[in-house]
Amino acid sequence: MRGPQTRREIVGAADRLFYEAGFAHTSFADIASSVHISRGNFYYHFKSKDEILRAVIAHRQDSTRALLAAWDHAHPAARDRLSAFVRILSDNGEQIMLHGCPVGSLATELAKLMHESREDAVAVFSLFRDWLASQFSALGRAEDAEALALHLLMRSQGVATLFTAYRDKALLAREMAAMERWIDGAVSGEPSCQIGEDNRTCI
Amino acid sequence: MRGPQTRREIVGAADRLFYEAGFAHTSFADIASSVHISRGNFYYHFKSKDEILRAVIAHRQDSTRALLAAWDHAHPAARDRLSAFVRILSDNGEQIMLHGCPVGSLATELAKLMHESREDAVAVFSLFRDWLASQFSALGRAEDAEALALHLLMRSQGVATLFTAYRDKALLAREMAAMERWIDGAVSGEPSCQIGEDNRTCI
DNA sequence: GTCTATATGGGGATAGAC
DNA sequence: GTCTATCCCCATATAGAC
Repeated sequence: MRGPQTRREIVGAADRLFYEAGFAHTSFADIASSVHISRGNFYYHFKSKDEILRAVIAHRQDSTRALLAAWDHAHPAARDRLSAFVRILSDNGEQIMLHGCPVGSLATELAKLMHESREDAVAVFSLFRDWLASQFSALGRAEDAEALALHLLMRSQGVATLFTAYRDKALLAREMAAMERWIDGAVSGEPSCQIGEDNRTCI
Repeated sequence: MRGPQTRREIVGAADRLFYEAGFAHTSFADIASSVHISRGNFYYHFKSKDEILRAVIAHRQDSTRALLAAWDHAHPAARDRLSAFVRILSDNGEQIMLHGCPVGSLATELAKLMHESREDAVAVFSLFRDWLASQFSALGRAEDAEALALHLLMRSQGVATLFTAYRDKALLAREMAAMERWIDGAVSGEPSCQIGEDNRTCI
């Protein structure tokens, strides 16, 4: 009756190793030894590397939904929810510094591998994107909520990449503060928020 | 007397494959067959995978210096040079869509691998960063040129990552236009450009 | 300089005992 | 459900002929 538990442990270990070392560089032996089971036992639970990748991505989608629901519960105000999103950069600062953003780095790696699960990995991005768009809509920017959400997502990815490269905490703090100011400008309709002709968006 | 030529072809093929498929996923056989030489011959030129990685990174540094020098020559005005930087996103759009940014994706992959050449890969970022800072200095923002350069670099990385994920050309065009507007605001000291207390920077 | 042939290890995957 | 034993391929790397 310890099967389901072992399966969960495998997914957890694979999730962590795929993030820390990358999908291509993580072997079955790495995962198995991390969970303290034999390689043979591993194949009882997952028949291929692609199968465990699918399980890891599904688990990340569930985790992300749970995280967003927790933010919804903890922060009744949409503006505070956007700050919660910005704070993931510092909350996970040490991990991002060493391994990058789990969502962005997996999506890019699977793109290079032309892996069939690439779109499922991108779906984790979309969970954040849709949730961010909902907050901008609630703050009176329903018309371009999608573009604003993608802009904020874009910034978090850029900051994560540069923080991984330079490991500079001042850079992280500065850009997080700039993200907060940008959000304030966007939701208050300040002149700092310009609108283009065809593509409505904020600077 | 064809040795140097073969070596250059190996570096070129490895450069392309490390970018397209990733460092960990590229094998010697992939590189050798791409250059139409045998695996054995390969070892006459490079004794290990790390050695060819070092050669590829050195080559990328040279290419980047040449690119920046070409931009300097083609665009006498610093503002136009910044636009040239922004345009690499669309100039290399198809490649970025399929494989991400060569600089950012290699830096993140080597971070995950805890590879000794990680810092050399990051040095390519620094070539752009220093060059961008020079342009902002020339445009009257010498005091926070470094922060502005990193902000623009951050945006290009974020846009590249999201474009690789979503493959949405409207997103690319919209964010490139926003980068241009941000540059205009930064160099003209518009109210869209705010200054923080400790960390001077633009939104 | 370039080749073929080969040594050696690691990684994905299977068979079958317990 | 978990293990050991094993197969097979691929990848790095070397030896030596041409």
